[in-house]
Amino acid sequence: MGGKGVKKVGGAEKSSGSKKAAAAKAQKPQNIQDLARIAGVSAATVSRALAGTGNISSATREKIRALAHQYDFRPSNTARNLRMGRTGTIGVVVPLGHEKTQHFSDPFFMRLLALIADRIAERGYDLLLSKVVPHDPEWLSRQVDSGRVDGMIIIGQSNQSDVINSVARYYDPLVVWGAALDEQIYCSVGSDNRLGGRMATEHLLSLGCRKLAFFGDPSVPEIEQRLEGFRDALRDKGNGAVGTTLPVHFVPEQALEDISGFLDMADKVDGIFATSDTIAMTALQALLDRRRAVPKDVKVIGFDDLEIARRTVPALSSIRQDLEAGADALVDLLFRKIAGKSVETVMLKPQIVTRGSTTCD
Amino acid sequence: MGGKGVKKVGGAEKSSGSKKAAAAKAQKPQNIQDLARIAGVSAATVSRALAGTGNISSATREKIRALAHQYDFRPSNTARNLRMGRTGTIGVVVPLGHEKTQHFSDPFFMRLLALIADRIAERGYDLLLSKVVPHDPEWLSRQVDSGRVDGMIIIGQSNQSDVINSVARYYDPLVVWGAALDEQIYCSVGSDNRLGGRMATEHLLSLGCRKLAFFGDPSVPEIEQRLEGFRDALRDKGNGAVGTTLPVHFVPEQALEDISGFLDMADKVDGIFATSDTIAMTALQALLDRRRAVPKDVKVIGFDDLEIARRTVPALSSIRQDLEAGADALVDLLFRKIAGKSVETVMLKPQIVTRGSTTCD
DNA sequence: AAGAAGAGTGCAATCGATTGCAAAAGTCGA
DNA sequence: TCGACTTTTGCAATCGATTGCACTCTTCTT
Repeated sequence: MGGKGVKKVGGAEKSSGSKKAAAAKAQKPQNIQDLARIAGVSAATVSRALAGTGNISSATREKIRALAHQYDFRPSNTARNLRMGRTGTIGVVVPLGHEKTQHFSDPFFMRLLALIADRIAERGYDLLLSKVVPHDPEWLSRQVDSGRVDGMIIIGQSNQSDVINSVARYYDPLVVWGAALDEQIYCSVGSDNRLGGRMATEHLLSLGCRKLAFFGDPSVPEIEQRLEGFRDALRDKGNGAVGTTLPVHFVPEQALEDISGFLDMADKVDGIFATSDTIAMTALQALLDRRRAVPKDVKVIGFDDLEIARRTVPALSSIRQDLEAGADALVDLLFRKIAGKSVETVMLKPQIVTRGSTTCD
Repeated sequence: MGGKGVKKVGGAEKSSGSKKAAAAKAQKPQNIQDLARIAGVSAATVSRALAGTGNISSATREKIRALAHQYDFRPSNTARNLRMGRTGTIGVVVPLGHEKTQHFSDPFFMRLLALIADRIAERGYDLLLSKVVPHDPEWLSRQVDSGRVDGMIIIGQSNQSDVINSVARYYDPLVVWGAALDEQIYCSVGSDNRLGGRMATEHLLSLGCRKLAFFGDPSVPEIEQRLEGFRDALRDKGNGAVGTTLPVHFVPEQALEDISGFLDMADKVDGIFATSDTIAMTALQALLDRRRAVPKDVKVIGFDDLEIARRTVPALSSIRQDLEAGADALVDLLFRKIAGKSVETVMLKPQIVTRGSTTCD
């Protein structure tokens, strides 16, 4: 089982049978049959002892487990998967935006992917990554119909909730990282974006900002919800403060142009709610270029609370998405679905983290 | 094959044989035997036609492939792996530093992990992630001896090259991301760190810097090589310029303290070579806090050229490590090893990317 | 003491793809 | 047309773990 291709042949196998039996006595058991011979029981009993299934006496079980430990024997996961009708693999699909490579370097998604991979591995499952450009409506059904995975996690729904719905109608073990949407029939895990938007905006208002800018693309569902929270806070706590929205491209150079152009015209803006930490960093760049002091002249708050938010100048205030809890929930929910249990969409509570970009250090 | 556990029983299977044969005529074939029945050939012929192996007439092959396409049939990857004596899985091990969680959020490693996952999936393999704290010398042998993977990629060797060597002596399909070291017997892929260190330092010298600081921990092999390059450049191109080394902690808050304390004492420093972009960002923070203008008073260059290096204020000059080429090489080399071929360590050529942190925009 | 119920174990079939080797079919040359 | 050679195909064993069901042994109840 070392990926050496097929080395055993029918005829050779037969003629070397006695040699194999003798070898098994001196060497590490290669399969359950070998260990069963050493233990003086059947392979079925070894299987049961190691898997903890069925009726088996505790004396027999301990004896077999001790032998397995002594020989450092581990049953074949591949054989187990085949017998139990599963693949032992979880698919993770990352739908990319139209510019194929950009989304894939997003630090937020990179981190979420790593956390998911960690948790899947802890459950003894492998991960199969698929990066897809959602050009045709079959991008998801192609993945789930492959029979290659026992379940699927989608990182980001973009504008594809209809496609995801159509697959969720016949494929149950599917969970999505992203906002909870009205028409979705699939299960999702994501932050309460509306609340996060409200919190960010209230923070700026409470610090005296009167002219607020919202930086982000509302055609993305999560950003749309953050915009709703932005509007909620302006309406309820604004006291005459005004807000405006700037769609910002996710390519850094284009984002810098978008934001620079805006700041050249809106020189009175005193508060910026950037809907990701990366957009916030670009805003800091454009502000410094224009000699706008942060937080003195303009306060900036991001969203995500990435690791790098602490390392900017000034350090970013941000709405924190608890990615660890998110990854926990995604994987828990998925495995409950795989086990045939019922699950519910999870909405994570965002937290505000204040740093130097909105408050003086 | 939906992870529903075992639903077929010996007796029931026999009695429903005729029902299954009839159903196979109207429904999607569930295995090669079903498709063989439809095609009027044996399962062996179907297997050969779909796998492209053995002698098979082109007419028969095309016929079978057309049927497989028509029914959207895909052979069981699990069964194939079992028969071919492989797992279809590649292990990726991330040895963590002593503070367990920090290394795992490093944007550099997150990105490399994602790129590797992508390339492994493109080759039809699954990925099994292992995050390990190298407390005992068995951390790696435990992974490779598990029989759970067909090969292993280690992301980062830290001070563990002896452990890796001891495993590489008996386990061939193993490649490492990291510096090429003198005593290593394993195969590695990494940048020419010494050259990168030289390039960064020469850049600072060419811009007139006379008092240079090196920020990084030389007990890490890669950083040590960058330090050698730093010294090379000072010796060869220094013309009396002087350099000093500051070990910098990888926890952001501690790093900020390390760097701040240094800058408070070394107020004449005019060039900083930070051995990662994240350390460089922390240096920018500390410099701004002290009203040191970048690049006017102090020039700063990082290492890695992460995505976020473009979004800092000012944008970071950096030594670029081509992560895409690195991931390509790691995966290529590993699969060559799995196939029993000979391979050689790969050293990537770094490139310098100059931005606002060393040059005026 | 006898019968019933429960605990524990082993046999053989199963999961689904692959392939060595023998048999069948096809091709070519005398 | 026949024989030699090559190509193609099918059979059955294999990979290694799991488990339904029958059997044996042990324990409990009447």
